[in-house]
Amino acid sequence: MPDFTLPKTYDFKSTESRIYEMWEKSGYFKPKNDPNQPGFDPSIKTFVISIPPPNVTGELHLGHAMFVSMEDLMIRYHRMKGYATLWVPGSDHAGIATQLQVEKALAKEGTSREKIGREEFLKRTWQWNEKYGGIIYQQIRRLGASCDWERVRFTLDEGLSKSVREGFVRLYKKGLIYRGPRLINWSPGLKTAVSDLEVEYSQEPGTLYYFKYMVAGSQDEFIPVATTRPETILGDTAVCVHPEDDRYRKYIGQKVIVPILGREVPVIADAYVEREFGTGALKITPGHDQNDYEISQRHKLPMLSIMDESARINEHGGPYQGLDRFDCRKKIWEDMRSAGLVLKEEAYTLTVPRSQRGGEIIEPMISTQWFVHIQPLADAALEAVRDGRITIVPERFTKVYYNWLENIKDWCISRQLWWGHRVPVWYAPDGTMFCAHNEEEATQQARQQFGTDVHLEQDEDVLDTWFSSGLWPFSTLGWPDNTPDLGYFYPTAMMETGYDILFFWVARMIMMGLEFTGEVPFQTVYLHGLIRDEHGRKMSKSYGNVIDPLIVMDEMGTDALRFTLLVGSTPGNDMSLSVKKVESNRNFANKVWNAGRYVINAISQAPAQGNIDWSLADSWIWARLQTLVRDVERLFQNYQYGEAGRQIYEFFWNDFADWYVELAKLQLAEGGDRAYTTADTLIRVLDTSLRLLHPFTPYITEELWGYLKEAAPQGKEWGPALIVADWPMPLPEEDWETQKVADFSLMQEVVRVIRNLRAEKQVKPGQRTPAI
RNA sequence: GGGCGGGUAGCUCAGUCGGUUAGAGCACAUCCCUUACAAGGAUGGGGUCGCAGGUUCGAGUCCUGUUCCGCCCACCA
Repeated sequence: MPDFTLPKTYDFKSTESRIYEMWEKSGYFKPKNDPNQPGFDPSIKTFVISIPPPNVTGELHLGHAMFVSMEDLMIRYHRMKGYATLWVPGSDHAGIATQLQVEKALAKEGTSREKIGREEFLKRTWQWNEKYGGIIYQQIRRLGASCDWERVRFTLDEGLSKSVREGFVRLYKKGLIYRGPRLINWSPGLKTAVSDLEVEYSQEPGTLYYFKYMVAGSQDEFIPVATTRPETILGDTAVCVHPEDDRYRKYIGQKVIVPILGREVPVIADAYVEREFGTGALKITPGHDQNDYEISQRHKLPMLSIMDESARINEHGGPYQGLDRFDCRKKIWEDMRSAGLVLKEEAYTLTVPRSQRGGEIIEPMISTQWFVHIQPLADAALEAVRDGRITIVPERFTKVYYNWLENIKDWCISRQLWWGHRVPVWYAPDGTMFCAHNEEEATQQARQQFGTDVHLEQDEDVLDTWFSSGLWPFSTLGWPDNTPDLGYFYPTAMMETGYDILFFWVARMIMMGLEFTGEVPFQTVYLHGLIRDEHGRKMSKSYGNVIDPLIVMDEMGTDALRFTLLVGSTPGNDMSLSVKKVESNRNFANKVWNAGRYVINAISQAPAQGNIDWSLADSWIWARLQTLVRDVERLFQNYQYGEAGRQIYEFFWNDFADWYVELAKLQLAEGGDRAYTTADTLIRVLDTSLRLLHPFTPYITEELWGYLKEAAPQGKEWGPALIVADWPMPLPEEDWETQKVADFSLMQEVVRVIRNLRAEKQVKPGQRTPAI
């Protein structure tokens, strides 16, 4: 006779690692139907998720905990429903983030990447990777993630690098990639280009400076101009007024004199100018302002760059050469004041472009970069959502997606970093470009043109990290090779991620998926919200309100954390999280444990044989359970995972533990068929509840289920583990259910009234027994 | 400037078919350490669902307007 006296409190610490190991060793994380194995059945339906790859050297935070919990829930649900489920894990090389970390470490040693050189730097970064790269995987495991660890991928792996080169070459050959000088966002600190998405605009107090643009050939005539950035005067190529502005119309076509430098530039007319703003006259700095750049293009004005890659004034800045842009701002304004060109200053709120990473002020600059001609890709990506091949949940983000793609600009994909996929283009000495999968291929091409002695140099730039992330759903399955995995598991089913990377990542995967595979990369996009603190504030280190999921798991268990994240959120909406919430769900886990403990112990002592004879309580709990199964199924179908979890919680605690288990004690005491039926009902209800709960709280349910199956009478086929047990099948509602629920509710009402009276009259327990 | 989300109990939030008396957790009050669970049990207090209209037999839920908060996008120097 086995011992079913379980500990009084659920000991998650010893349970979690043991259970996880059991799952992994038993191969439950691998798809049950594998195209690389004998006996493969292509007719079995798949459910595949590619994990949003965390930064390889990252540390687990609540955002990770959120998506891991959510995706594991989806995977476990589908696994139990019989799908061939595959969850592909992996990590991202995270170009800028990782490079910065290594550079920081180098700085501590008193050296720098420039000093040690590219090759040595990459070596160091790979070492860094080895050292810290595995940590995030261990942390994801702790969350209970049932991904197939034998299929783990890294964006800089040989396989994925091959995908990246293939993708680049294809786009290049199709004419969708080009290189050229354009006005881009430049990060002077990192000395690299960044994409539009990597720039954030913040409102900051500043000054609007009014000054005189003297008209050439005149002593005292001037056009008053206002600017927020006086240092850019050095790069002015025109002054622009509205074509119908009577104040300035007479100057159109004339020349004005650039302050300090004395260059002559034209006065041009463009309807872009707002007559009411400032002075109604706009200075044009095409080299350092997006709008001015566009106006210059329209008017065929020359480009003029006045800053170097550190945003210091260059040789075009005359006396200011070598000054930092902000020092120059002060200096030139002082000089202009001395020269009598200053009109006035006004307090003004600036819109300052700042780097999403690090927060330094971004400088728009003319620079030669690689771009993806994005319009054709965007059109296809729009169509895939419009015609329903891809569904976005919640639906409202569809509009956000359309709006972005409809106004998209070409994507700057080159970065002046070292850590990443190097642009697969080689140059002949005369600058001729050869785009190829590798140097050998490029050399072969070059030889046809330049003979055998040709020496090629590879482009120095690496690709935006999001370029490789954009290939993720299919590169991880083997693309461009036509692997069995790609054939069977692609397109994937679900892309689950935060709404904050809808543009960065989701849209790009859709564009590249359609372009390269001709198919959508996934059928559904599920966007979860961001996690905030208990007062709805962003979690940040400077606020000191960051909750560390690892500590929470240590103190209250993984199941409690998972349940909190899953049940506390609704699709697309931010959630606030507090330790108190996790505590209350830890309490729920303990409730499940103790109810399970009672049932397991009780059934091991109840009659193992008898006839079924349902009491009102038996019928009622069964009817309630069936309703629950139906509701959970409906809610899951609609991605209402949180609501489903709440309903299971309420059923388990209120209906099952508080009412049915209490009545079951009386029924078990009766013995005979009543006791047999009660035990049978206890087993069925607990079994089904554990199954429903398993995607939310996998550890405790697996542990209890193991005991339950041992304690239950022989005869039922249980299967090896809950993780691969069948999902409860919703049954159609039967006529008797409503009546039994109503009858039982009446009884509950009567009991409550009596208890209420006893409490109000302060009747001590056992003091009086009411006659009913 | 455009778009989106939110405003429901003291706090954090559910409420996705328009339908009994609007729910949960935490907090609060009273009683109870009854052999599943004190991380618990029982009972209770607490809401004009932001505001104003409208549709409807019936509105937290649908429509119009309005206000406050938050977010996203955008070229006003």
